[in-house]
Amino acid sequence: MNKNHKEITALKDHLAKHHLKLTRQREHILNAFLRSEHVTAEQMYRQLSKKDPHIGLATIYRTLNLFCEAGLAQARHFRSQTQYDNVSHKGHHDHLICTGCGKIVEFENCDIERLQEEVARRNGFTIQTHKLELYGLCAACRR
Amino acid sequence: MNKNHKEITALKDHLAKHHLKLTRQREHILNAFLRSEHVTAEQMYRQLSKKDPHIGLATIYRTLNLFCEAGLAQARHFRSQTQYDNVSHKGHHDHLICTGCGKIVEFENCDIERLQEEVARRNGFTIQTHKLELYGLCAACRR
DNA sequence: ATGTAATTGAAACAGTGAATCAATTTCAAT
DNA sequence: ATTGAAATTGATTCACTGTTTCAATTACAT
Repeated sequence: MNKNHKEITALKDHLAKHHLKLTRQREHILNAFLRSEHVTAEQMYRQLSKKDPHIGLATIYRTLNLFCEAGLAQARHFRSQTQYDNVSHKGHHDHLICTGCGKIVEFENCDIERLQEEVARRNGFTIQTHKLELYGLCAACRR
Repeated sequence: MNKNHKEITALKDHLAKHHLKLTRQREHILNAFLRSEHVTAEQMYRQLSKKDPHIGLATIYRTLNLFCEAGLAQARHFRSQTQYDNVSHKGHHDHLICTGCGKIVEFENCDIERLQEEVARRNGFTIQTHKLELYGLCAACRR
């Protein structure tokens, strides 16, 4: 239990720094969020609304946005919905997204990352993070 | 006039092949669409609703989706809205974004694109489009 | 223990895009 | 050129996603 201690303290730091409070709801949502790689607010709502003390959908939205501000999550728009990606889960994986069926494949490519660094250096930038999404058709949808 | 002849005939081909009709509205929307790199339905509506014979918003949506099916446009979700990209303006630019001052530098890198194709092929995907954003500090903000 | 500032949940609201349907328009076949 | 079936249009309604509102509740510094 609690290899997620790092993320929990990261959230507590953010809360303290901004005069926000650690609530039962925020803890529950964080625990559920850290277990998944990426979720929508609806998915998380269906998952958590079964539990004993009900958590409202508005709170889910607010909390996932809070996670984004705290750097724990990253929002990504896909097919009229917002996916909240777990930043700690991705050692640095990017996404292949099928525009047909919505399937998402995660990948990691060191060569691409090296070239990104090179592009940044040539332009006087130092990279903090990046987002790479490849959209196309998977084998099943291409037929 | 009409260096866009290629796109116009591409649309006519698609219409004929699917027993669809070439209407005044579709011609107007196509002309406006080919002039821009990427638009939302709302932008196009504001642009075209000034014109003499009014074009309804529903028609804009339907027609932009038609362009996607005909291969002239590609839909992309961005900040809760759908951007319709003009495929014929395919000079693909990626972005370096300074998290300090917000400066955006556009770049293009063939080597990265080649590696993207390779990743996609290994996963059975064929790429239609991609989005690459590098976030970091520019030279001025790093001091 | 207390006061106040933040949080919650239900409901109302707002924005985007799709579906409906009667009236209109295209276009192929006369 | 006329006709008629099929496609299209646009106003409206509808569905879905996400945010805002607000009274009641809760966390937490004092």
